[in-house]
Amino acid sequence: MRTQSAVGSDLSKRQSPSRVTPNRLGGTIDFLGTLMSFPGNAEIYGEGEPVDYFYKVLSGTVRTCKVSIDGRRQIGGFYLPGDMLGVEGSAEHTFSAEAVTDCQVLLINRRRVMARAARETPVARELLRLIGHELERVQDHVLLLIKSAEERVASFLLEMAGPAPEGNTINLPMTRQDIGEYLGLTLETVSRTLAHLQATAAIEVHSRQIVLRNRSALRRLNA
Amino acid sequence: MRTQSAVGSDLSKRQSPSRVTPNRLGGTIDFLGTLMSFPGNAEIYGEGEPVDYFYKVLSGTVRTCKVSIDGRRQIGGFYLPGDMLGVEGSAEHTFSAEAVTDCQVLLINRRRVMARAARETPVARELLRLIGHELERVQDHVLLLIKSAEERVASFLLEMAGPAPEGNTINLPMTRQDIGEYLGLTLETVSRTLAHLQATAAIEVHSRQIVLRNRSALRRLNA
DNA sequence: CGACCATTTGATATGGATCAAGCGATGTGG
DNA sequence: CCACATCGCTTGATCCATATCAAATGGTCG
Repeated sequence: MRTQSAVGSDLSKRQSPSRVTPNRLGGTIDFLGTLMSFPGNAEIYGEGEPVDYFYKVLSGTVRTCKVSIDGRRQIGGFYLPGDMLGVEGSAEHTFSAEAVTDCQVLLINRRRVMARAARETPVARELLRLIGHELERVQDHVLLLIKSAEERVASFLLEMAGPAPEGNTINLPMTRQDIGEYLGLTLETVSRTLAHLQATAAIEVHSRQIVLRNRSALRRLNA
Repeated sequence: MRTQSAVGSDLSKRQSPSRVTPNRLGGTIDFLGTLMSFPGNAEIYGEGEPVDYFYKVLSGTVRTCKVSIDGRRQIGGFYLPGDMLGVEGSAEHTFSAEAVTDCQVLLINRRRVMARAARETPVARELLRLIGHELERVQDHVLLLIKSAEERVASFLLEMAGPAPEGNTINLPMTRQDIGEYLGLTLETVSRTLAHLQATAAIEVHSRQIVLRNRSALRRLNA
């Protein structure tokens, strides 16, 4: 049951870039961008490559990750439609980025943004806001990693549900393994913890579809 | 043996601010700042307070930390002389900051920096560099927290030793408890791990004074 | 000297990892 | 159309790294 597959799913390989009209992006960064589509598990950029673009997710899900020498893999974050990635501190990417599902991404030339930021204060301000947002995301990740397994999974579900408590059903685009690598747990522990949260009636688990039955119970675990 | 105590250690309470000549700071942010001294364990700013200043550590050591509802305490980082703190994503501090030892800190008015950044591109660029640096620091912290206890302690020692391999002796200004709260370990585990590293001849432990005897062994654990 | 802290060290408990097996869904080739 | 391989997920049994509880040591300061 591939629940949250992609939109442009007939594009099964990197297709050649095509021009797109300037979208209203996060804020004032509304340059002409280049639209690209990636099939699931494709690499969008690699660790150590120069930061040439900012990437805005238009559809699908992207993960950033890093593999250490001994093969352990850490996922830095999941990026959903509307999220911006590739905003980093150094000139090279410290993580790589991969499509979780098929996805469409808008590539925004970094040098052009920087050049414009030098002339237009609002663009500079927006850049600062973007990297500040990324900083907060990573700080929250640190706080996640010191919690118990149950707290991590509960926090993760609330994070994926988003701030707006619209529906109670979420369709996770990623595998248990991905979740585990994000939370610093094994896939078995993720599975067991979901089962346990279901046993306590906090959620309902239907494979990748999760129904939040008791948000406040989850929030209580969010410590 | 208070090894790395402070410089202005006769100032035992927050003294009234006094003007200071414009120091050559990190880069282009060389405003007039206000010098303040704090005794060990004093709060420099609190979590949730508005971000009114950037803080440059001139002497001593500062830690940022956050206490969760259930009382667990996480240290976000240690800031040594030359380091800048208070550079955050949001308008309120997400962590509080406390003096580890007596210390002197230069307070730099945030609004003035922002105003100047709007007019002078190099200042804006420097701001971006500072927050980018902070982002990298936190990303490294995430990678720390998924390692084994021995790897965490080894990484910590190398981090405290600094990039320049000058001397092999480091004087830790903080307690085992602080180290544990930074590394996501208990103070007992920190102590035992140091003892174990000493047993393998990688280091020598004299309470807070640590001698690095075999850096490459530590670096090997740095995975 | 005595009180207080930071640190070390020991004994035991436990949460999550690891190893292993089974299951359901999906897709493929005969 | 079915047999089979594959993949993601679940569940069980066991192990181990680190937490927790507890006590002793040593240094510092009044």
